[in-house]
Amino acid sequence: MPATTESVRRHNAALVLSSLRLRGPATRAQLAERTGLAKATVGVIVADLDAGGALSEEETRAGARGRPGRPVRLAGSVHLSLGLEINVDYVAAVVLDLTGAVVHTSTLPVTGDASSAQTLVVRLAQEVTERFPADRHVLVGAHVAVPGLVRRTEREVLWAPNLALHGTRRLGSDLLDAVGEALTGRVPVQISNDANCAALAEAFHGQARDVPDALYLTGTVGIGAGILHEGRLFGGADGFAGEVGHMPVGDLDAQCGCGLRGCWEASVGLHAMLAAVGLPEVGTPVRSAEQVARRAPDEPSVREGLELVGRHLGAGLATLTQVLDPERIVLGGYFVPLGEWLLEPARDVLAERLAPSGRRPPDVGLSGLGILAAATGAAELSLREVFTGTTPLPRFVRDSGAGHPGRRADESG
Amino acid sequence: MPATTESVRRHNAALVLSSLRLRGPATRAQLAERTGLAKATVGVIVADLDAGGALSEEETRAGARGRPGRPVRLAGSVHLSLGLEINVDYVAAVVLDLTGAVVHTSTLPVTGDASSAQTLVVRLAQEVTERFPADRHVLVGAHVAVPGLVRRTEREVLWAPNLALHGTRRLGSDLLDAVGEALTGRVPVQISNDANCAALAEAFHGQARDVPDALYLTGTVGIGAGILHEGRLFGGADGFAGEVGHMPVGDLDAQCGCGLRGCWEASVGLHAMLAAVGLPEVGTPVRSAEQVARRAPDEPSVREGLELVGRHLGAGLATLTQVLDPERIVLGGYFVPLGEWLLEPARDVLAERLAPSGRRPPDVGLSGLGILAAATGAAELSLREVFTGTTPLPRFVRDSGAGHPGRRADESG
DNA sequence: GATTTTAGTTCAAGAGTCGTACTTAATGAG
DNA sequence: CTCATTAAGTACGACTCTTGAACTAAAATC
Repeated sequence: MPATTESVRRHNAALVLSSLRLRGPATRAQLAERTGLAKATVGVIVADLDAGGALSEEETRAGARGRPGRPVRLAGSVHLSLGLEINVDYVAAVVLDLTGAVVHTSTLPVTGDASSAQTLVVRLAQEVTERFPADRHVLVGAHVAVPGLVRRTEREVLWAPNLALHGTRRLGSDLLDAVGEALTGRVPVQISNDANCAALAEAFHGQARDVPDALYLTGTVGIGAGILHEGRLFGGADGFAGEVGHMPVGDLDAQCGCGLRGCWEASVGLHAMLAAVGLPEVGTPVRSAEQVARRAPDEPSVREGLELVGRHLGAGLATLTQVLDPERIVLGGYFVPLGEWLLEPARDVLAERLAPSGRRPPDVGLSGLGILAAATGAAELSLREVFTGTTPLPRFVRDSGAGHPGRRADESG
Repeated sequence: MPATTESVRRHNAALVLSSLRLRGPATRAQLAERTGLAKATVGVIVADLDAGGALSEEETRAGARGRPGRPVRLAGSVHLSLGLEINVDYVAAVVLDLTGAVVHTSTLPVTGDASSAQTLVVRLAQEVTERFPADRHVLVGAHVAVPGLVRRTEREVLWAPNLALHGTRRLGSDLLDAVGEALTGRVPVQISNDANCAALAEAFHGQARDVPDALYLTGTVGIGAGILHEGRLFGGADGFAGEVGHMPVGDLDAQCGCGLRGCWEASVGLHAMLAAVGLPEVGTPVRSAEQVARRAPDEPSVREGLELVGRHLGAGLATLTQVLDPERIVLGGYFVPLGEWLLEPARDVLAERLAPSGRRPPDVGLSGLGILAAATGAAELSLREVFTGTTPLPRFVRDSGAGHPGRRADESG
């Protein structure tokens, strides 16, 4: 908690790094301009990061007056961030480099029980260890996304009903220990909520832009929201925040599966949508929605039903926007295949309801990440720590002949 | 944005200050223990703060083995923080000292139009200037709470319909310039949303003390919410979060003053409540509510109207709870005098709507801070900046005979 | 080929924290 | 009463970090 001169360096180095990520390659002079740091300072920081393997220098490009600068860019392929997801029916792994580019993905279906999911996620971690050996790469962090309540220490899972593990209290430690072992202790492993991860991935990986205040809305049978505020999960007092499916919004007479009337879910959940268009459920929510999307061009009644659902969707988004004021809203789940028909009425209602206050409505867009969303967000979490200066970027020292190749640079510990 | 060694000092000094506020007086050795700083560092920081007039040394208390320490405490009465509120029917001022103690309060009713409210709030500021002259006190900050949308820059009011000022775009600058002048430029003045301020006041001085996740709902002509998450204000992307008055909740056909239908405000705002009970507006919102409260015991139709408003209130609280999951909800404004009739139906609906998810409903209670809530929170806002290290604590140099007594210590500029 | 212009580095100064050694002021044992 | 013990607070040198000014480097322009 106390600050030292080293925290200053970490902060300013993070400033340089995130400027490079958000605004692209730049010369030292440009970086000084962008960050507000003195030229001399930028010189030292860049030299430092370069020695650590985080940067690569581009060709010096002349053309203008004066001495041409040597632009530096974030080095891909040296510093990597690992994100894993363990879920009910699949596990996934995503590896990102410092620029946020996806350098590796892998998914496996879970067929057996929940403990086999744990085995599979460990296998994915081993795969990553082998594919990115420590003598050529350095991991900046690893996060595991879990569909359950995660305590702030990020080491303990409180509640994971859908994983149906008996020892949920111990799930955190056991899982993390196993994954950590698979990574041969190269980096500490943390655990996070999957909705938070998905929100993070969608919010600033979809458009490659950093959006600290965003809302991720997933539509399946139920409706759930991941709320990002200043880049962090908004959990509420008990971690139940974002359970927006049962807000009284939309058709207030609609009967909800929970027993109440007027829940938002009863107007925009999968079953409400299918009832509105008069089509049956087939397979997964996304498959059902794809079937509806195929019918929509030819059948006016389907389009009318979707328009109604879209307007109810917009009403709920307006409510959420008034309360949370996000900069961007990303729709996932079954909303994605139906975006063409849902987005316009939803945006109309949203704009309509925000108009009197003169507020700019948030962007509303569709998720493009599919099954990799949570794992991508998990990987992004570790990157964030580097780009915000929470964690120093680990140095990668090229092994100059002697010494163990797999040893991490840790002379500073 | 760049960090320097001075930001380190600011941060660590804030660490010492907030330790003193939150955990009480302490010796330098205890402060070192509490904050994690080195003894030597604490010594320098305490000497610095002491020279600036922020601390006072207590009697050295012996009793244990070893050299006894000299505990220091936050000095009252030197550093002060000013909070002002400008509202439709009243203006208020609160002055807090560094410890958070209230050292001055003042309110005035607004009888004329909105521009006279501005005049009155300036008068309150002048009163404070005279009562706390610059040769004996130093202002750490001043905030004005306004019932309207305030952009994050805290200098611009986007929308303040109920103040009915024509030049709302300029309200921010004009008001702040006038108040700044009344304070003879002793401190920069900032502007904030009134519900946010009231929420902060509840968190430090009222019903939500020690509750990190709470919601404050103020009812006047409009409805506004202040959201506390992990003890901090939740602002949203632009600082507009909590503008819940125009959520589509309650009677969806009700015509709202903003031009839309179905706004929550049109079901539970002051005018909606008065229409529901069939009584006229008299004086201020609180006075109107008091009049209604006097009639309620004898007139069943009034009770019925209040019951309906209470149920609409509960529906909105349910929505907010689903989204935010607060541990406690505090109602202010005109809700306070009518608590006896509104709370029960509101709690009923809230419990009803939360039952299926098995969630424990949040406590719903009434604010006890009354008319001073927002002003108190506004004053608290400036204190927060000091205690978080956002702003350095201004130094107060005792005038040693020569020089202008009213001059601020600004040798560091 | 000299001049101008811009990029990047070197250097000394200034501000911070920290650990160690030292001084100070109390208690307690003999 | 004297002296050891214990803990609080301070002085000081070592170290880290940023910064502005001076300086060097490399291109275009005249």
